[in-house]
Amino acid sequence: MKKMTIKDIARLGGVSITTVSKIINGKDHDISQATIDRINQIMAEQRYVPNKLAGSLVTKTTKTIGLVIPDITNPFFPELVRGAEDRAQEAGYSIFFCNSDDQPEKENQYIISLLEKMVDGIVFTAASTDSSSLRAMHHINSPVVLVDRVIDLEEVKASIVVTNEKGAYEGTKYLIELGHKKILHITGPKMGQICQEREMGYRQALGEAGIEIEDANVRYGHFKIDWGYKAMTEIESENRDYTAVFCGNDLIALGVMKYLKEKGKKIPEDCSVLGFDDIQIASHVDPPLTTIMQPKYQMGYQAVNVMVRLLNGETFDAQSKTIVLNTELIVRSTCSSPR
Amino acid sequence: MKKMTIKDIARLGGVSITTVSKIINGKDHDISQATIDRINQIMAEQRYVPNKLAGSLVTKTTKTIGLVIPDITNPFFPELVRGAEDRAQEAGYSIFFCNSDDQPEKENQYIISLLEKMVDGIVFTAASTDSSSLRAMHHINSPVVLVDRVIDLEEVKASIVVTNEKGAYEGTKYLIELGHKKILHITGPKMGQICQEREMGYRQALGEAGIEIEDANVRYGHFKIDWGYKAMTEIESENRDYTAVFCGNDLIALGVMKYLKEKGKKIPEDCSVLGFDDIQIASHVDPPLTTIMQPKYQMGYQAVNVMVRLLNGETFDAQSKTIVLNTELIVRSTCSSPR
DNA sequence: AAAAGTTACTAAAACGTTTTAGTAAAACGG
DNA sequence: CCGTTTTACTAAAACGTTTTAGTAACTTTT
Repeated sequence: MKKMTIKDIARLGGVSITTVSKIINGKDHDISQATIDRINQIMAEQRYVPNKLAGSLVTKTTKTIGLVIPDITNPFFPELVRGAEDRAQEAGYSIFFCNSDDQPEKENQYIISLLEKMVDGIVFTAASTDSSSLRAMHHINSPVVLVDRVIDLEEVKASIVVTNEKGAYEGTKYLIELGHKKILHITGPKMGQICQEREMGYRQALGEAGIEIEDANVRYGHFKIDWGYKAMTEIESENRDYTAVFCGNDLIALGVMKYLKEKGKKIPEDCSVLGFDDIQIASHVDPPLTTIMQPKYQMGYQAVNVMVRLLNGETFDAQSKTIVLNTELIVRSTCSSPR
Repeated sequence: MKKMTIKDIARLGGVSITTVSKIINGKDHDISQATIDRINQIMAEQRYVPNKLAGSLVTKTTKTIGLVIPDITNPFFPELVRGAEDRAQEAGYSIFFCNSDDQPEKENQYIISLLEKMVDGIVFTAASTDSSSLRAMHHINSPVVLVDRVIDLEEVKASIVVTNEKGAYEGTKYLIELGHKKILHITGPKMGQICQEREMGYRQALGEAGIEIEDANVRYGHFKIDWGYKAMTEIESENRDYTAVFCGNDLIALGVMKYLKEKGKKIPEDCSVLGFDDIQIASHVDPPLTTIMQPKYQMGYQAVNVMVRLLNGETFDAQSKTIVLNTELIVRSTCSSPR
């Protein structure tokens, strides 16, 4: 059987296309109940599915949002994506899903593709890219909501961020209160906005406690397990003294723990480890990782929530343009007083 | 500045819409190089982005695939989704991403939405649903590719499955060879296709080894951590004897390990634990989990790969309608001989 | 120099909707 | 029973493309 169109339904129902269209879209205050019922019945019988593409062409809205993240395989993102998808679904939007691997080239490719598909808006999560590819978004006319990053561009209508500095500050302070003085900070790319914020928090806590800050205690790399491991071997080879390590994220912490275990060091007795993110796995590793939690689900949920509000015509003043979500120290078992 | 259309470009270039369209789509064997260059230049200057919606309306193809999975937050899925997305991107398709939570109602809602958006095809992953909602797909005209499930419906053009039975057989056999005779099997929903397949493998291995199969050693629940924990408390309260437990998936295994650790039992000395899936976390828990790996990335990749081939007009005979991928036993540290 | 072929274009229909601006018929008010 | 309002519809334009079936203007062949 051939694909039904609104025209077929109209013919079958002996009414005009307009009438059918109105019924489909609930603008039926105009139409008699008898007709409504009859047409609905016919549509059900024929299993008619309206072609929203055609509709979108005239309404200039697709009920579609682009979501670009670096990599769903990074355990930070599933929850964020789920939050985004849940809110989208609630609001009647569909999500185009894109993994950019943080490659500006891929990002641009995706953005073009999304614009061609006429998405109503784009939610963009850039974990570590510098802003170059964001600048390229300069002439997008769809609204953009950023997660994890603030940039002042006209196109960027809102940003969702977390209290990176405060979280790092509190975490570091916690280590200091436990009695640590020699605290390494192994983190992501030096130029990354979030890294810098977390480093600020780390430095502030040390400063307040009157602990001298050694630059060599801070190591920049990338947010992966391998880097945590590698950084530790580097540090060890330098005979650097430490009793705790504050990691830029949980993945790095996992790498650090792996190293420590291999060298026969006890966690936390020989070395405390503090993570950032609270990814799912964090509570299941051994020992369970103490970390600074980010509200990942909320970040995704709020991101598309403001997107939806934007699309509904609400405007945000410069003030409320950036939404700040709270981090929280989750104490588990990888931190204790140094012996 | 207003939104450019092909008409504007045509006017600016002093050519017809047809000419511009041909250049956009590379069907320019007809057009002089001079014109091609000039129009391309104009399009670049104007930052013209063609409206693919309008195009899709006439070509009846959207270069869009729907992907519905139960829950991206379940660590089984990120890799699968990534595989799917990677293949889609390679082939020039975009992915509509949907989390059904295994709820038939949500599934149907998503499917309707996808059909309305005129997806070219749907890749469907149903972890534990019975086929009811799949039967509802009866009158879809877009092709459907199933992952993890075989169903004989006209609409279902292909299925991607793994060697569940063989994997479970090999895993169980491994435990038997280590000397285990009392092996529990804690698994997912009794009616789930994959559960049944894995149970078959388990039973076959026991049977071949001449070990009596006690039905009470098999426990059905759901594929979550909680269930693993709960099942163990149940079993313990029955004073049931066991030296190993083969879990329906890694999440259940995690729950089992949690229980064992809490009760002060050593893994694997007091009890061996065998998982299924090899989720990322499996190698990071303590002790690292021995498990039967599923090629998750490949499952996603192959699923959209056959989808793409289908959409390119290839047909598959009944034979090659189901693609079977191999599982593999990954030996880590949660299994040893019983003492 | 006429016929045939080639090159570089174009006009117009079609895709399946939504929306605007109606209108005929029925109901109502005086 | 005539004018007005209300009810229940409809015709046609518009959305931005792709595609089919051309056609002028050159170029080549004979």
